[in-house]
Amino acid sequence: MEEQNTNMPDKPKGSAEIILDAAREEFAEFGLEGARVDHIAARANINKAMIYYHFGSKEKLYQAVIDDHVGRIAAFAANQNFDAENPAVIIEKIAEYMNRMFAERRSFVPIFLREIASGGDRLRDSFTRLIRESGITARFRSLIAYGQATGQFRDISAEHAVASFIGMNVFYQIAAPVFNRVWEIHDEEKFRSERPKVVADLFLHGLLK
Amino acid sequence: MEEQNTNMPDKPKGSAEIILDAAREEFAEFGLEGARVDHIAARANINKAMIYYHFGSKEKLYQAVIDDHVGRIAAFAANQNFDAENPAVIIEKIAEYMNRMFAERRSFVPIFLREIASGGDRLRDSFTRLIRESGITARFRSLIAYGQATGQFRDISAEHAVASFIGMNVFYQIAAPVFNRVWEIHDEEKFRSERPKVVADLFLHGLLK
DNA sequence: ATCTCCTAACTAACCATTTAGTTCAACTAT
DNA sequence: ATAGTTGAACTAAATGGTTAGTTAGGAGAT
Repeated sequence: MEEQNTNMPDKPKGSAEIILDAAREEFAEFGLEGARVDHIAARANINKAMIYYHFGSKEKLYQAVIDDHVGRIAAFAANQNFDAENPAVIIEKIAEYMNRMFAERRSFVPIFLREIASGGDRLRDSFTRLIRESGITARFRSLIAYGQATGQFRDISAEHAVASFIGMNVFYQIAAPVFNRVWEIHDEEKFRSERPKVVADLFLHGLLK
Repeated sequence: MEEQNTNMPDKPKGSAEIILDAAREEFAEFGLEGARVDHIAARANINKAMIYYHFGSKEKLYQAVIDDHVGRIAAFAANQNFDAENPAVIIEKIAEYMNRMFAERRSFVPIFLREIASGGDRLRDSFTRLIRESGITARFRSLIAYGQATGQFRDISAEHAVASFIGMNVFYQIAAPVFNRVWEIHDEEKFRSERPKVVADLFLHGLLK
């Protein structure tokens, strides 16, 4: 029986959500081991015991942050429409989707990196489900198969193609702080916004005969 | 005044080096915050105080591990010969170089990821120097410029091209544990060894008119 | 006798987790 | 209405295990 108080401009956040917001930032900045429960409490302006009351342990809070991230990314993916006649259009749509996904959930990037660094155990399952359900893998496979059947595309394994395509899209999002310095990119936002089109174009031409 | 005892089959490692070996593994597995100095001492079969005797602090030991990694990668890069007439050959050589670099220093991958996750501060300088000195950036820029001047290549910014090329090469090396599961790659070593050729081919065709 | 390499045993601080108790709003029986 | 009951949300202050870093000293070579 949830009531919407129409006087409230923003719905008031419960303390669990406030904690989650604080934890998201703390974990993104310092990682699971580097994060301090006291800091999260301080950020959230809340008593430390409340964290244990709501989440049970530091580890469980961390998992809750990850689940929340993956859930939102999944919701975002579900809203996406990758249907199109033209392979070029689909490829560009997917590139744009990845770009926006990272742009909108930047605090997920460091968590993602550190998780992969420690073997990916905490992500493998939820991430696999997320990607399967989004239908991107299927879409991609049929895209390549169709292109090859119609003789437009060269003979390239779908798996290698995706690994390359994802890498092209994702690498800069991840490595920007170092890449910018090495390659003297001064206007990061501009470069970032140019990427999807350039990547889609390069990839498509790479596939074509 | 380093002496080489010719009787010894393998040159005996000094304790500093033994510590460094142990630290490399511990830090790769758990990161700076997650690593335990006592574990490093145990791995090295050495008293904990020796670590402080030789390295001063956990943080300095960590930095020593990074410097050692970057130094060896730099040495490896210096041995590489990227000279070739044919753009296709150069591209493939660079792809193969990246592949081997990651294969031979896999314990650097998690360290690299976690460093980038925390802003890249500890890497930016040494890494920039490494890449500059290896001459790869210059080689790449002139490669693209030459290809465009001779009319073989389409008009693509060198920076975007590299970001894409590195991403294609590096992504799988990094994300294999999750990627394999999502895309059902069962023979990781095979897939890994196929990558450089496939990547170089895809990239080259992407550039060509 | 002094320098290098090494050890066992310590300590001080840190930090996740617990505990014991408080507040307050909603519900219930009188 | 009112006193009593409950349970969820909350707090201040421990507790105690862990962990980076220290110390005081010993063996062996030069």
